[in-house]
Amino acid sequence: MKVSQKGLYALQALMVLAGRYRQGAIRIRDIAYEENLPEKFLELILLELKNARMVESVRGAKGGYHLKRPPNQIFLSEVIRTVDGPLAPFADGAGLQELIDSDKAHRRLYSVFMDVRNAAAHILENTSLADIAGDVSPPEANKKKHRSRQIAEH
Amino acid sequence: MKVSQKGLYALQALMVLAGRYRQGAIRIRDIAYEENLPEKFLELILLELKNARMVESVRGAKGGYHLKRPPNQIFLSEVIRTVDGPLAPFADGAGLQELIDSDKAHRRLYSVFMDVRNAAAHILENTSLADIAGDVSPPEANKKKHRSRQIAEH
DNA sequence: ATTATGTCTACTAATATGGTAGACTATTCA
DNA sequence: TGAATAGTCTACCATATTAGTAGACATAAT
Repeated sequence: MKVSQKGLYALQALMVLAGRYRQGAIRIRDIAYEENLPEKFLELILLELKNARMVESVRGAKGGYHLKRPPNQIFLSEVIRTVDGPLAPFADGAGLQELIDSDKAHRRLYSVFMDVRNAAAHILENTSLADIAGDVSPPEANKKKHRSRQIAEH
Repeated sequence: MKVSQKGLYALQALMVLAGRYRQGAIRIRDIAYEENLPEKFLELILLELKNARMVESVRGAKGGYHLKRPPNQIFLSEVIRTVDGPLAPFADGAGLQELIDSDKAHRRLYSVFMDVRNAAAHILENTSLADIAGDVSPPEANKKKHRSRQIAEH
């Protein structure tokens, strides 16, 4: 899996919307300004996120975007799969399984790829916007939980 | 991290060389034939692997390629980094650390990327050509150890 | 010398990435 | 009702990456 610039922009935009959850529609322009993203490009990204049912839009004056679900119900895996494709380092989960089952000579190689995919999925499917949004405190002690770290360390 | 077609070819070629370790130089043509890879493309890939000191070449008639180190001392991480770049899903390890240290607002996002990178690195830095080469038995019981699975399951 | 092989440089076609431009549509508010 | 405001949609565009191919050249074996 590779996260593109576009994927990063999507995550940044969603973090802004998460920080203002239940505060009404936020304009594309405001998101772009706050995160310093190219406005027209962000338009396309938000459209994609809308089609993927992560955000909703309000048209016309006083319009804008807001999250369709609470921040703790939107996971990084969903965002990355939507804008950057499968989490697997090669093909996708189903494709890898196919290869593992059919290609005896390379079974073990593809199994390693699958292991990598599973490790990434495990982290990203358990980290939500709520876990990363909000410009909160430095690392120091465990004042606030950090989901992905917890998993990585278990 | 994304493994390209080229990265897969590199791994396939190295698996062939691992299977014939200490059997002298193997011709590009033979590797290409055995794994059904485009011969001219494979040339370039092997050159790259030679520059990265994973293989050595013998020129002229009776020439070919062989591994420079035993199969259990060439890890998938090294191969993938050589042909497909950093294991991190965004930027590379050092770049991510920089971002974590400097960009307060997105620290937690970049930390998740770092976690994903570390998970991938953990698997790939502990799986060698010896672990995946050889067209050996089906999964069934644990007749033979499988390094990457062991790690993924610990 | 001839043949077999790796080396090197240059090209290419197709696709992905990271955008920009502008017309169009829907909504608010005076 | 008609500006003004904001999202929607289609079409471009430049550049980089991917996945190769072609061919001349260098080196070694026989």
